[in-house]
Amino acid sequence: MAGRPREFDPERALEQAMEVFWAQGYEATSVQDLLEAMGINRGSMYDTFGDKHTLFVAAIEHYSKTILQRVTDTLEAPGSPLGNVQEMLVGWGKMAISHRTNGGCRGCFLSNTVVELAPHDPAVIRTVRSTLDRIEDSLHEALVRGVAAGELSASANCRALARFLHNTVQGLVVLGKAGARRAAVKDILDLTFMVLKA
Amino acid sequence: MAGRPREFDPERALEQAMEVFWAQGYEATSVQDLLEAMGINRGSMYDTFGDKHTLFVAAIEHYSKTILQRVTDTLEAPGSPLGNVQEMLVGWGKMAISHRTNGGCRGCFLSNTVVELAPHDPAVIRTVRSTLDRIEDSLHEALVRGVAAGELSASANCRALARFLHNTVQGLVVLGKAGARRAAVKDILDLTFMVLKA
DNA sequence: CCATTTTTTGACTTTACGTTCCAAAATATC
DNA sequence: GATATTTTGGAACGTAAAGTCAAAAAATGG
Repeated sequence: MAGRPREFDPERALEQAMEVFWAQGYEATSVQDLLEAMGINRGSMYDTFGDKHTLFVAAIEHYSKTILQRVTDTLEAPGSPLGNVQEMLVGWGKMAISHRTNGGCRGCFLSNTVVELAPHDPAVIRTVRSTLDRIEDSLHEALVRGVAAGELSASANCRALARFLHNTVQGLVVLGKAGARRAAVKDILDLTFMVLKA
Repeated sequence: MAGRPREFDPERALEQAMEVFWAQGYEATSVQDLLEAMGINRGSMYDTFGDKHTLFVAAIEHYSKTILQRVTDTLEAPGSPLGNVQEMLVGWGKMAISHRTNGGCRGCFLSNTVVELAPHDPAVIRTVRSTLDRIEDSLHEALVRGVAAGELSASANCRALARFLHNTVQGLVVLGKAGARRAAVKDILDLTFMVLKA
């Protein structure tokens, strides 16, 4: 004997909530903002997702899953491993300067969260940190494949390179939020790629 | 006929407030937190600094002044321009992993502010952006001096290099907040320096 | 067609925070 | 030493936001 069926798709609602948290951050987002974006009502939100903080965690986990999928899809594509790495960085550069609002962009939900919540939300930060580590690991594996394919010198320090590339990406995201232009992103990526060719 | 003199040093109080905003961010800092750190009481704070937001702007401006001073002091020191650039990056790397709390660090007050307030505080962001631009410009000038001193090829694109180095710095600060270790920072800086030597 | 179960709805409660205000205390000038 | 002026400390206010609840609505099973 089932009751009244849900009128909304929880998956879709979570995605909408994620967009708002991503664009505005945790503190700057009111529950009211979330409800309007999700198109549901207070009660439904609290029944389905617990509370604001739990919803935020769910949103971050959803983002992590999505982004890790895209990273591995790009890096593990057939063809040149090094080409894949470059493609991933270019994609991130585009993301860094897209979705402009007020001169800046929404950046990366993970780094936004690190910066906003690192000092006072250890639980969230553990999740974010683990995702960031896995991104670095994916880069590392791609670089190792690059060595195997002869695209990188056998003496290349793949761990160091992975850290370096990951660092470039995080920088881009912040500068994008600060209003960096496409030409700046191109300069940064071009010089970053020089290290891969050295 | 003057009245009772202030019992606190406004400059010092501003510095204390800056530390708290730096460590915790704008929203996560309550007026109560500020008062305790500044060692003054509500009335004095509102009389002297206006309100929380005005105090924050003053704190950011104070930080900007301090950091720009340090950057130019380092970059314009006598001796090798390129050596100065490297020293500045090393210093920033140290800052990125110091003041550890909850596994992460407090990072750079400017980038923290960009990430937290960019979407909804255009006034603050204008200030921050201008400071970031001036940091990049200082780097640019140092690199131009490096070319003049023959430490860099005459064909080097100094603007692109300045953007690249600035990007590395911003990345370090974010990764530091995410808990990066000293070895990772060293890897990143070593590879960044490779670009200067190319 | 009725009973039961679950969702929806929106108003209500509570709490926390920024800000204002005031009486008392303190000090420099006259 | 009296007075004017400012700081101080804390109480009080208004607001906004998070979270709760009970009644209405809708779908299934008998």
